[in-house]
Amino acid sequence: MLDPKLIRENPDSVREMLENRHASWPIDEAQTLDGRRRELLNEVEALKAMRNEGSRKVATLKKDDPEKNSLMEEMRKAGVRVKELDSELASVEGRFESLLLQLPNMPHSSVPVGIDENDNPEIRRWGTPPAFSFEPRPHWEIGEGLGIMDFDRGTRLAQARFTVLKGAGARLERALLNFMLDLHTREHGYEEIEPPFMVNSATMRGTGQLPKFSEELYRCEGDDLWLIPTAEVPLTNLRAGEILKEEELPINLTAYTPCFRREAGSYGRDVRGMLRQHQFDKVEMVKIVHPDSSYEELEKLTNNAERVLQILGLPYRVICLCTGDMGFASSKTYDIEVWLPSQFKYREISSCSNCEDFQARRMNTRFRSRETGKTRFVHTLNGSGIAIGRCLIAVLENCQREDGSVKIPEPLVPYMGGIEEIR
RNA sequence: GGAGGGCUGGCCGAGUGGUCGAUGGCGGCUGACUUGAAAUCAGUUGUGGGGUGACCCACCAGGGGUUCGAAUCCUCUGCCCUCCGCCA
Repeated sequence: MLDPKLIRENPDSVREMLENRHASWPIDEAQTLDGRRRELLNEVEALKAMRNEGSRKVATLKKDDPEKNSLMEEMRKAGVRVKELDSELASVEGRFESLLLQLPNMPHSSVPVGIDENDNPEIRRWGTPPAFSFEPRPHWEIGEGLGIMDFDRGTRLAQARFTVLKGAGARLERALLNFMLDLHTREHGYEEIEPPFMVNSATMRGTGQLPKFSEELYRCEGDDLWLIPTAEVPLTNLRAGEILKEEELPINLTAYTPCFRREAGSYGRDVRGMLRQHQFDKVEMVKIVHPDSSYEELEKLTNNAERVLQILGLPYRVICLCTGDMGFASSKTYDIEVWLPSQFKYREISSCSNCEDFQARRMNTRFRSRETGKTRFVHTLNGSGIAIGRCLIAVLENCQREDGSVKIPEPLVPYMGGIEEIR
């Protein structure tokens, strides 16, 4: 959520943002509502001040004072009018608030203006895509060949876009997530969290999934609970509604969780294999930080995610999402894309964002400045550290051998119980 | 699922119709004493909104109601806790 003052005082910056994001939002209606809101506020507050004063006077008048009854009658009428104005105010504020919740975040000045993913500049590359003396197979062929992936039974148990991992495949999934959690907790200074995998509507609103993106979420019938699409939701909301001590910042959190996404609107994309699933595992990193240092923290966060791929020896590149391709809540996002030999291209495996105070406003997470004694909104960041399923795919494809076996990257071997290859 | 108890400021906890935004304690901040610290003493200390400003308004889980006036009375909803039942 943006500061409502921005719409009042600098509407042109909001218009520019909407244009750059190719988003539409009724800014004129919002301005009208905001104006009406302040008009009503002034009127009803003056009336309430008058009523409060009158009521105080009633208490001081004697029982038989003739002024008392007329004053009470006058205040009663004022009360009726207050009720009318209050209800109109509530409706205006409600509409204004619901508009505000649908307005995307302002991109940072360093974010390139662009239309879509074709305008995302590459920031850096790491590693060299492996050269194969044979035609590299896609992960589903490798996985099925080794008997570690079962797509048919996944579909039978649930639906399309669900996969069963077996034996060394399941073990590899577990090895990857343990390896990542160890790395972030031991070397990058994150605290490990085991959050709820279901959260309520207020929590979903806090990070921006609601009210706008409910069609992407799985909802639990009969309860105000939703399955999390990412651990960003419970981790970022962990301190919602709190006033933090400045010296608590930065707060670095990491968690392994499954993620659940309906993938509405992606029909026909990546239907083969387990690149795009309704349920996938992910290790997530979240930072709750001082507003003055959030962009330094974004670089650190991105580096922390890159480190996973570096240790595993998987080639990747980092791109900066342009204004037209950025997420709703983000001010700046770096995507990390890993090399997939079978597709001969880089595919997203991590997304690292600085949301500035956009989520903090929705969650009402603040800290008290030691200097001024005033409260300020924190800045929140999130990044995949990294998507486990896609990482497993990348390992299978990049480490495959001509005979269909897969060499386990050396740092993962201890996590695989000493297994050096899957065959 | 059944029965009961609760929800008040950063935290704990008073408050059952009229200066109550709320006694008190803890914590925080400022000052005094001290070489410094601790202890002690004094003062101070909620959040948000509106107005150039003196100032005004709102907030005691949330909604609705009664009243001139509600933290306080009525009502609905949510959540938390305890006991019983069931259960990994």
